[in-house]
Amino acid sequence: MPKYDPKKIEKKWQKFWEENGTFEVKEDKKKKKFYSLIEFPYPSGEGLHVGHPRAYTAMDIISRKRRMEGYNVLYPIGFDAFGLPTENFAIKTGKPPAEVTKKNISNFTRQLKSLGLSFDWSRQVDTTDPKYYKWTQWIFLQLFKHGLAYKKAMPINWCPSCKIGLANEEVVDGKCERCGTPVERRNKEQWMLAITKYADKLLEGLKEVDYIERAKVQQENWIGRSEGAMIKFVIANEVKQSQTKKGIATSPSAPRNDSVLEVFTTRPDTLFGATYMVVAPEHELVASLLKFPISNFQFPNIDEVKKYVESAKKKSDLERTELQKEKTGVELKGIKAINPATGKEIPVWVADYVLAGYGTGAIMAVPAHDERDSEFAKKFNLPIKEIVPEPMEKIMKWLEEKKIGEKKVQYKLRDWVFSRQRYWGEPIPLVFCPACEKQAEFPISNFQFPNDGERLNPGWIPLAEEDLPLELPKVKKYEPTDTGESPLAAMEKWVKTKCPKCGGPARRETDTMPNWAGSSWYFLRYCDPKNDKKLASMEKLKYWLCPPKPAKPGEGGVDWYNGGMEHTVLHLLYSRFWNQFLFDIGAVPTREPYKKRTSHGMILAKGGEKMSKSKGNVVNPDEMVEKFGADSLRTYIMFMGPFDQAVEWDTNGLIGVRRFLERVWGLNVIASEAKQSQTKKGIATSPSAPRNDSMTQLLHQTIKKVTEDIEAMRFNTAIAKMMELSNEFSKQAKISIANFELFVKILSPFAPHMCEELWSLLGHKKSITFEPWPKYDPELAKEKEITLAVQVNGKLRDTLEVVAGISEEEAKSRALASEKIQRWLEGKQPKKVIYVKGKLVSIVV
RNA sequence: GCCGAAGUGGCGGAAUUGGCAGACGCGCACGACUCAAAAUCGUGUUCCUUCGGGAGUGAGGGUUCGAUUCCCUCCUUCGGCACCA
Repeated sequence: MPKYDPKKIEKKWQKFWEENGTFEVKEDKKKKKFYSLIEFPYPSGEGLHVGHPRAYTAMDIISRKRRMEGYNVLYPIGFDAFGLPTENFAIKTGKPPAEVTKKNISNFTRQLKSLGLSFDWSRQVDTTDPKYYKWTQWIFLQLFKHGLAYKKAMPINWCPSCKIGLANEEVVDGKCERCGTPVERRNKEQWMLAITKYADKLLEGLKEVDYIERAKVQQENWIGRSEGAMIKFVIANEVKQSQTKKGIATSPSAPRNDSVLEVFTTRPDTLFGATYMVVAPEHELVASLLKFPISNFQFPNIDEVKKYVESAKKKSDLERTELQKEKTGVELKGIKAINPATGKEIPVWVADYVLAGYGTGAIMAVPAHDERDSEFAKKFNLPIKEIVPEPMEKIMKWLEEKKIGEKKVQYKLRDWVFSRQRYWGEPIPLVFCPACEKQAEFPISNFQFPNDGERLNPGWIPLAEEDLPLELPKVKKYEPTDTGESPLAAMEKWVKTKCPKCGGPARRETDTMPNWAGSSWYFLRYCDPKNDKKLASMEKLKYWLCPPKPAKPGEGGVDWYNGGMEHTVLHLLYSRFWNQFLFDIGAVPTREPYKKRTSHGMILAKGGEKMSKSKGNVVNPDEMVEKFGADSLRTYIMFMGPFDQAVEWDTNGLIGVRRFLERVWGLNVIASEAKQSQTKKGIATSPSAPRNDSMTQLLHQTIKKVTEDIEAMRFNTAIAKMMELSNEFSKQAKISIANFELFVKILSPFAPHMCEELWSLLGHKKSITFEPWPKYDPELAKEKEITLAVQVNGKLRDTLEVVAGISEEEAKSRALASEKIQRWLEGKQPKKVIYVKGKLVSIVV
């Protein structure tokens, strides 16, 4: 028996798998399918982090088990390669991002292959490959044509360090999620995706999927649905009249409804208690009053209001929340609102505790029933009116009858800022045509726009689908400009183009898409990665995503998707949005992209800190594979602790796991010798397990535990049980081959290289990959002899070895007969004797 | 502030329809092998102890024959949200 030499074994089997295409799959209707998915990595220059193998090994173990259970398993891999780090590296070094990406991908590939992950490499995708992003652009065009993409000038979150606009989801505590720089507000024209139109569907869909509970809650909170009412408040007459006198109607930018202030409330039943109103500093009412000031008598504190609004605008989101303790505000003197319920005039204030971006940017304040309003009212001595809230139904009926208000559902979710002013992303396949814009302004009477995108965005014309992909041109400089334009804008040659519609001179959009674009649909491409007619064929999508007989239309999705918690509101939500949209236009067969979603915890450096290059505490997987072998690394990472919790790295633990594998390897000597001697004696040519010894019993208990624990992702306890078994095995002089083979099979998803080698040493010619997963014998897995605990007054005083089926009477009498127990009873009569089947006898004195 | 999860030996962690706390691994100690060391193997390892036992799962209380597990109050840590009307 040779020494355990992981370096040799692991290379050998990795080569074997690759040469035999062991993990490459084809659609096969005769077999049940299983689609397992990990979040494809961003190929950074630093290479693989030990966090990657944690998620990948977990799904690898599940995938390998499924293959042994007879499933046709799709376990694909790819690279999410657009993004800032590569671009920044290009800026620093002048190397083209495409080149850098290629190099990084090849390094990642080498590293991933060295871990023995059972990916189907033939289906590999790369989001920066024009053959891939052709379809990312195609999806964008569909969104555009269906009116879900629109360009809008709006204040965006601007990161002055990355020089990039950020989606709301990318701003954490008022800072850039990526670099931590406080974000500023900038007014920019941006492409937006109307994810809010899918708010209800996204919420509804959560009911049907099996996601880790935390992920569901986070998505629900992010979507933030609340039911309530829109209520109209009339602004008191004298103001309206005086404004009209000033001739506001002739001014195009004057507010249309200057006589009405509309609010959203979840508590219309407290309308009677509304004693004042508050508008956000950005509210159009304030802007219009400042633009068209009325006479000093009616609006005496114009300067004060101006000053307040100015200072509020200067504050970033970060400052606003930091200064949340004290509420500030200024009354808009000279105007009054009328509470439609009481008919009374109430004051209107401007204050930044009311957010411009939510609801209508204005509220009715009910200090008696709202903490914030109460705080504000107390500070500024505003009236507080106690009321008895009306029944919700009654008040809604009344509001609707009087045409004061109507039911309304409100969301926190905002539309998705989809433009990035960067080079290394998918070009947006639209051009701006001034001639077409003019036509759109004066469409003839029964003119119909070819699509909603052109109607909503006059002058913006989509490229023809046949002309995709619109490839990213090579540029000389990758720096974004301070004005916030993408480096593409400097390429006049590329920017100047012909309008695909009228043939006239037009200019290309120079913004690119955010990273989230390519990763929103990659799991679809894996089903049919080389298709150049469609993003993937419907037939293949159906095979991999739909259950054999869907109970409902649109049922299905990736069977099991594991990824990080940090992606629940970004990637997961965006991806669900795109998939739901693609389902609605008939491009994909399932409503939801993922049936089941689980999450892994982070791997921290020793001491509990995050691993980071600057702290120098990063563990390099290459080094661990080199020193201990991939099988040890895999098994250790799964053994570290509960899969969904953060764990600290400890190389000593890895040594312990290596010892375990060495011990298992050593067992084979005994087993193979046993085989020889058995075969010589002609006892067992076909190995069959002895049915009743205690080893077989422990083995079946282990099979049961490993089978169940893998499904529940309790990898740590599955490994612990296998360690226990191997400890017992090593105490035996002989192990039956049948038993040893069962053990090798259940260990193989964790340590696949070593188990392949053992399997072939046992004389098998085929890979262990498709060997049937062992079934445990429930009878054998049960304990035959059990230990009963005997307690006196709740304290353990003795234990009894008894047969499993012992009767209550016998257990009690044996417990009472025990010498130790008699001593504790001191001759007293027990008050009560309790028997818990198979567990204990409790005696109360 | 609100919501959620968690707190167990020297360390990572097991054990939950309430039933022998500390599985498994690390570390440590002792022993075997060795001239010696490493590796390996074996034994032990919650704490206290007068060796009878006693205490013990963040703290305090409660329910129970019996609580790491259930209930109440509090403390600490981590994660999420943070004026969302």
